[in-house]
Amino acid sequence: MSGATKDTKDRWTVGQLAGDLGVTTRTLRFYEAEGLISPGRNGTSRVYDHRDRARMRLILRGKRFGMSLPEIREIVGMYDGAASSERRQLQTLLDRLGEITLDLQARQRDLARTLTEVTDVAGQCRRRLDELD
Amino acid sequence: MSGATKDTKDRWTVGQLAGDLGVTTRTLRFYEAEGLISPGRNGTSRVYDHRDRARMRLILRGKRFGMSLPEIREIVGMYDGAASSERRQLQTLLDRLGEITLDLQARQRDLARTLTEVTDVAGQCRRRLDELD
DNA sequence: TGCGCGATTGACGTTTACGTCAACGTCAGG
DNA sequence: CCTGACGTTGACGTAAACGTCAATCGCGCA
Repeated sequence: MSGATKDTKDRWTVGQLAGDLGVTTRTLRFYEAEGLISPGRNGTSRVYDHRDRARMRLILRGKRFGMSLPEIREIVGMYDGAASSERRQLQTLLDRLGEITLDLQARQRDLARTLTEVTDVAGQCRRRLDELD
Repeated sequence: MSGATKDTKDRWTVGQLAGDLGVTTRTLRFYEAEGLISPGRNGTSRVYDHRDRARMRLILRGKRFGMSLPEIREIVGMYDGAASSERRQLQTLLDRLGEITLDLQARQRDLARTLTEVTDVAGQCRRRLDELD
């Protein structure tokens, strides 16, 4: 081996990344077409790096609690915009981030309430089971 | 007025309930066809009561953080099952409620992480704005 | 009695988020 | 050299969650 540290891989094909993330290659290609990720290319083949992986984990996380792809695209796109040098743009971004935060907090409350209800029903089940003695 | 307390209404038509909840009548009818709610009838017209309203709020809350209609149907259906008298059924229900709780908690973590990330990006924006002085 | 409003069912259209299949290129192994 | 595994694009299919439109019905009222 020429280098010293080549133990941890840092580049992946669609198939590899898809397998790692538990999605299909179709999903990765679809997200790319939708502008959510833009992996590099080796000739015609896609090459994903750590940044792409991180982005994908963000995307999949968002999906799990009901964010749509357009919503997710907006948020992941902000990682790039946050390094801007234009005060106007940074301010707009910051305002939007405030709105998004409020939206996410609202979802958090809805989720918490539902969780409470589920816990309550479980409690009723247990009491009912106790009664049957 | 014959009664003494007739100030608060307790029965609604599709149009009224839809307006109150911010959905369309189509949505209410669709949910009924999918077995999520089963309002009463006045002749051929639907009549919704407090229980139906509460159920609808549950449903809409679940939707906001990404639950599918089949998932929601299962949960709202458990309100009825929790009054069962069969030990076997109650136990199965209780087990399932445990799984659901775990699922909801996982979503909660995903949401919290995303919220953290969004807050971080906002922080970067603010620092960037400070730098531009 | 006829008008309009709101209700009904039924059928077809639409958007989102992929699944699936076809046709093709490419590279390592036997 | 040929096969098989994996990659590519393009096109069409599909499930979920409604939207939209048509045809019809019943009810209060001027």
